[in-house]
Amino acid sequence: MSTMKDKSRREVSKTLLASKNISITKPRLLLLEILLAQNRPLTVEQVVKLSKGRIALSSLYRVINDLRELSVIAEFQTPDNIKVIELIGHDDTHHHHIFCGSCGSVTDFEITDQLETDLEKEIQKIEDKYALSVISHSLELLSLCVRCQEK
Amino acid sequence: MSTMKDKSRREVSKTLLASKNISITKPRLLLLEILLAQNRPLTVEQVVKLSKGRIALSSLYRVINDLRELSVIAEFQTPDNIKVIELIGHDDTHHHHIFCGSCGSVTDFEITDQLETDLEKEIQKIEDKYALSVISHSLELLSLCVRCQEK
DNA sequence: TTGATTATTAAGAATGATTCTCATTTTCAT
DNA sequence: ATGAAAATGAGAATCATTCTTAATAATCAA
Repeated sequence: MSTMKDKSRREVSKTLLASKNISITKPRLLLLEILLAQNRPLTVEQVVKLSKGRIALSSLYRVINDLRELSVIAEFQTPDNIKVIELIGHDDTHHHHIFCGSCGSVTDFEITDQLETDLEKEIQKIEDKYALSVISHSLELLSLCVRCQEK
Repeated sequence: MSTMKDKSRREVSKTLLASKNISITKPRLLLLEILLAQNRPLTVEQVVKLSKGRIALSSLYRVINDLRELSVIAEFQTPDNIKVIELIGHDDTHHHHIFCGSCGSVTDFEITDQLETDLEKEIQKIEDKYALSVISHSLELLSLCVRCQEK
């Protein structure tokens, strides 16, 4: 569609890969550009569709794993056990996920700072109580999205 | 091990199946008895080990699905994408899960009523904001459990 | 209890997502 | 521009889960 935006997305992607000291290749750029263009979490299947045969499936999975290990993208599963990936922005605020139980779409959301703080306090108590260290926390909502409600 | 407890677990399991109006069969009883005996969330693999060949793998998966549909057990996935099942007690309070990122064990935990209430209020706001209806919510913690920390 | 009816199981084949293998291609420092 | 090292593509392999089907077990009426 937009050449201007495509170009800037490409530049952003190149810079991102360069900053991680890994080589700049077509499959890696393609995945990053798709994620930048969509600006939302995507399933592997969605990426495959959007890439229109420009990347081998095996390469896609490998690139996903490589970029995940470099913390360029994050990966998680829907309640239906579908793999979802999303870009980790440099400026990323902590966020959570809403899954639509019907169509499987994923939406990011944030909670208020106050609640996030309360949550973290509670997690500290949990750490003490169970004598463990929490690495990360995530609030997951299962819902029916607008579209699926209308059906 | 304990015949007394085995007997009572069998009775509980039978009553549970009867209350759902489904026939009482060995594989169903076996799964319920294992879950009652362990009293914690279990992976399919753990159930397989504990059942020591007394149930076919295909039957185990079918029984899990049947009992899930009847809301006798709940099913979810660890961050590593391993299936975990647990009994739903009649007296069940809402709880959340801690996953050990190293050994994959799962622990239930509860948060304070106050925080749970705050969470639900926030979820109502989210419902309004995104025009959707939330079916369920779950707070997931990724951690290192005591054992794995010691290693 | 028995026997008929129906539901359930066991075993292995089929599926689907993901990973692995390795020959070929691409990248990038020189 | 060149060659060593890294990455890719295509398909085979793997692994968890589901499906198929013949055999078995549970239920229920007589």
